[in-house]
Amino acid sequence: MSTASKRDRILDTAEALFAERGYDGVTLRQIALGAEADVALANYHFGKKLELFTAVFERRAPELNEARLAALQHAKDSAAPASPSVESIVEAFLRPLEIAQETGDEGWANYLALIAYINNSPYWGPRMMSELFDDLVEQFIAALRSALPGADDRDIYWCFNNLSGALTLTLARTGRIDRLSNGLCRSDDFTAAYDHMIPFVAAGFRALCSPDA
Amino acid sequence: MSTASKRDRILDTAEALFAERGYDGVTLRQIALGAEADVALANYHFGKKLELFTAVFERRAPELNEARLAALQHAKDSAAPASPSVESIVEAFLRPLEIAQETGDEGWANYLALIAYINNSPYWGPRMMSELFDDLVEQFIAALRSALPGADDRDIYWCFNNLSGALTLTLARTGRIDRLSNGLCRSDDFTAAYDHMIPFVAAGFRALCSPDA
DNA sequence: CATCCTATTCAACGAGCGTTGAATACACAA
DNA sequence: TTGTGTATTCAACGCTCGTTGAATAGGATG
Repeated sequence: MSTASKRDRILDTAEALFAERGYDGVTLRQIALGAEADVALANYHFGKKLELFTAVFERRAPELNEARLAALQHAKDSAAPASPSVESIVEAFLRPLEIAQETGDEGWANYLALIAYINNSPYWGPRMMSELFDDLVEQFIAALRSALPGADDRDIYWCFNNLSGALTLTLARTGRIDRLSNGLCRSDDFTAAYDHMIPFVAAGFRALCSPDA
Repeated sequence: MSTASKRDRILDTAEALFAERGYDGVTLRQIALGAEADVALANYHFGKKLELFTAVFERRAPELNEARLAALQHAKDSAAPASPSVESIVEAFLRPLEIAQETGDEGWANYLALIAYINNSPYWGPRMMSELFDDLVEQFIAALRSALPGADDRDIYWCFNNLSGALTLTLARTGRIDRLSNGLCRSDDFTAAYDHMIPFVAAGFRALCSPDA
């Protein structure tokens, strides 16, 4: 049995199961079983099921936000005094995710799949995403605005929505691309995913948000 | 009370509720309540809960596939004997959705949100999407391959994945863009969504899948 | 040793779940 | 009218769910 504390193992197991089956698709007994703990222990540490869910959701958010913000700052510093390019901004938004996913810590990949579940859900999305991630997103939007002078704000938000969607499906790791491409591409190859997503998204932004276009 | 048959109202209500809360987040009693029918009636018409779920999923798929295929054929005919452009292929993939969503029939919008839920789910996605939509997607991939001569297949599949993700988040209608943009953009404005998605995606494809790039 | 606090388990509760078989309503044919 | 098949409701089943309060274990502190 794992060496982590039972409290942590409950969080880890809940993270993995919630990401795969959603909030209602997982029972506390399944989580307890996976964590090799009693079903009442989750309640002792976290309270009600919904509180466990939000505890999982909130656990890794600060570290993620810091990494992305640092990457954005680095992009700004490298380009100063000019504005950083759209590519470098998108890169700062995405690469920290890849780094987290490729640590070998399966927990990060599960966490990001949980974010995908929540972000794509009409029920959970608006009520949970804004609280933790809106500040960060606003800073990236502001950077994109500087990188695309004269662009209409509406266009920037729609383009960002396209980025967010492409990212969300990648985080969900559904394995559909594996089958579609006959194994040519793999859902869990995040490096390849971001290598393709960054120039794809940057080209899209430029096509829609360059006033001379 | 609505004029449709109770059987249809069960399908409609299940469609709306499954799309919002997912398979496990909806009870048969909630569906029965929404359809103003007894809880046992769903079982009479459709069998078990899972069979109702797949009945909802399969109901509108043929009509949707036909509309998209006809749009693709029309794009081919218009460009013949040349290959249709990437834009026109993406347009054929997306506009039939808009037409369905804007009919005023809320059911289509709910259905497409359900597709988004399933497609983004690691549990349901691979097991349900392929069966109904892989043939169609293969035809669009083939058309894109012709429109992008010399492109690496891997690149095409990754780009298509970006398209699929952007589309999925739009179909989910989570309302997040409404808040982010301070009401400047609305999740249910599908026309605006596709107006932005088509050139965005086309530019992305060309940036990654043009051999001279 | 006795005490205390935290972590964990045990046992059980009431509620809501999906499902079912029998009873009923209703339309239409004979 | 009687019969027949489909549509719908009724009542209830056994099960699993989230949650809880009391009991237990274990390590630190006195």
